[in-house]
Amino acid sequence: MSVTIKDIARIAGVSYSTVSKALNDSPLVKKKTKEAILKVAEQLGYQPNMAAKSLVSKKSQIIGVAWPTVERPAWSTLITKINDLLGQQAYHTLLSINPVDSAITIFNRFHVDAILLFQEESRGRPGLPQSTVPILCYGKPEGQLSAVDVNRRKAMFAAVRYLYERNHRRLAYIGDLSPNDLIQQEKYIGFAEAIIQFGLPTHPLMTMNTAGNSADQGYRLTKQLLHSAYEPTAIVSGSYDITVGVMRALKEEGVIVPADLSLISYDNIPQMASFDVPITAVGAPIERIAAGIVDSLFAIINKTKLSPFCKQIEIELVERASCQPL
Amino acid sequence: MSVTIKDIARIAGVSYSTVSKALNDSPLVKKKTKEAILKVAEQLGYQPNMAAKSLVSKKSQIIGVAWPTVERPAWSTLITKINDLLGQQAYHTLLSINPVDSAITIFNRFHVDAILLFQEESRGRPGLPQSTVPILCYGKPEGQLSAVDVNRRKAMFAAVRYLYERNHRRLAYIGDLSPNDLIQQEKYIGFAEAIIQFGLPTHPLMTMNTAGNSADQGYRLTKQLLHSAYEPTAIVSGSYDITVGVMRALKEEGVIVPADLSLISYDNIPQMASFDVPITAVGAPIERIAAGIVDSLFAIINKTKLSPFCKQIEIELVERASCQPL
DNA sequence: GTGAAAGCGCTAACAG
DNA sequence: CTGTTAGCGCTTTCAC
Repeated sequence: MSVTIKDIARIAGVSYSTVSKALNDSPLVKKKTKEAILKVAEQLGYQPNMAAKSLVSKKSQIIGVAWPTVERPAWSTLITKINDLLGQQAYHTLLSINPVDSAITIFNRFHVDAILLFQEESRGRPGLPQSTVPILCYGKPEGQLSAVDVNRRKAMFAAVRYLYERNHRRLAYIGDLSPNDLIQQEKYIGFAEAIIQFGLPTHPLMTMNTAGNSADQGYRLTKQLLHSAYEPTAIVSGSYDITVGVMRALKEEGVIVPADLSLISYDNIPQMASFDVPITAVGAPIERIAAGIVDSLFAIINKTKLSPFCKQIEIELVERASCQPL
Repeated sequence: MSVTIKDIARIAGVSYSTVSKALNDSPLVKKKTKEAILKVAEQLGYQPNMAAKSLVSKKSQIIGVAWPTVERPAWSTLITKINDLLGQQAYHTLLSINPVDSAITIFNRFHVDAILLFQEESRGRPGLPQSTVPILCYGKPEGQLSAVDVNRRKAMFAAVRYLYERNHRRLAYIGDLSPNDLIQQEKYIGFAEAIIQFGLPTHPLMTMNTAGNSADQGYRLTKQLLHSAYEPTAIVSGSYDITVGVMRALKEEGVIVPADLSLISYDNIPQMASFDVPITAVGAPIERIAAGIVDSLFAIINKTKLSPFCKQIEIELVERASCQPL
């Protein structure tokens, strides 16, 4: 049996409500008493029982994170950042790797303060289970839930504009075009919109579908592109992983970036700087996404914003060395 | 406010203790009554309050997993398996990505039924915080805690014996030899023991230290090895990631596996079959590790085994196509 | 079979 | 300032 406030009360010779107050640093307790109580608690190795605490206070200081796929590097660093930020506010994150429905159910039973939903792709009809706990989506908004999202369309548009302003006209897009992945599609739409708006020429090999975010596909398609009749002056890559493959292929083929070919990639992450040629990239910096999510989490917990909202994270274009004007 | 057993009781026209019994499928309730209660609960969308439940029952049906590094693919599939297995026993897993100490503290406050500790490398002196909740280690045993561990030493020994029995005499080991990573060292020790026991010749380039488990290092060192004076007939790789690099280098250099060179790798995972040449590998299959961990978890929860134990997971050598007798 | 009542560890009025 | 008391939602004797 673990030690309770009653144990502390008995030993410190006070009532247990006084102990409760002392432990919560209430101003209603004399400093002397408080210190004495804290010392006893310390010595006994007291750990508050969250179950009891949350039962009465209706707060758990826990954010439940529905994390359908453990194996997703890009989100790993994001969740780490979020965890840190939340930690500073005395909140903790608990991840569930169960299917979304089951995760939501568990978190509801535990009365976490909010649920953060990471969504690969917005699911069809099924709809989520009822939830007393407020839910925030990251990825694609689901039903009537609040969400934070990155404006990927705008990001890709900016990438093309950047290239266009530097006199590039023949572009190629290498990315995931899977029909059921709305997130990836957004990127492509941004690319396509810009192509149209700037009146750039198109070509059958202009868009290459990696059908997934794998370096291998990026590698393969780049090779294919290089051996084709189409000679783009710049490549737009759909993700970090793909860029890894693209760069490997370019290197093998002896194509010099940016002298022979410019390359701009989606995913605004630090790793972009660690290629042989640091990659110019566009996207929302992970810190900003994390901050946006944490803010929104507090918003739904404290009901600052009421109706479902959708916070767009602004994107950034980070110039490095992989692009060069024509 | 969410619905409680009292709400159900009122609507079903029974006392709330009867509801509690019905919900827990107690034989003390008439079938008819039980069904009626269950139906009301269903309609109301009742969700039991775990806080209250665990407060009185001292059980939470939750296994806390201390997961210091989200970004570790090999463990991702393992945790997924464990989660599934536990799910079948009506247990749930909650991951914490905080530092071990803080994770243990939180899980204690929440009174999870057991904590599973994933450890990169056994830490030095600091010692873990007190825990009322039983803890199981995976990776390196820590202090007086029970643990489950893979016999990596034995695995590598078996790998060398396998090669030896097929008349290979000049071997090379490519793996992580970081002095502070006991897990990696175990592998090398197994290799070295076998070399000695079978009286195999040594060479300065026989062991190549990747200092980490990166494909890139595996790639680099393989190239280095190939351009050196030492001509091994077989390579022993320390991990899947390293093998990825080794294979890439071999391919680039036009070395045919297994005709020109045999290769055996640590890490008994399905991905080993997906190389151009399916890789013969040694190690504990992930399913067996998961099962061993779940068993041990129940053992410490139910106090089946009392004193700290250390369960060794047996290894397996899976023959595929990357080795060939000389 | 069913209900009444105690109590898990804690917070939050409300008295003193 | 400190103590008393009433629950939070639930399980579990113990009566009826």
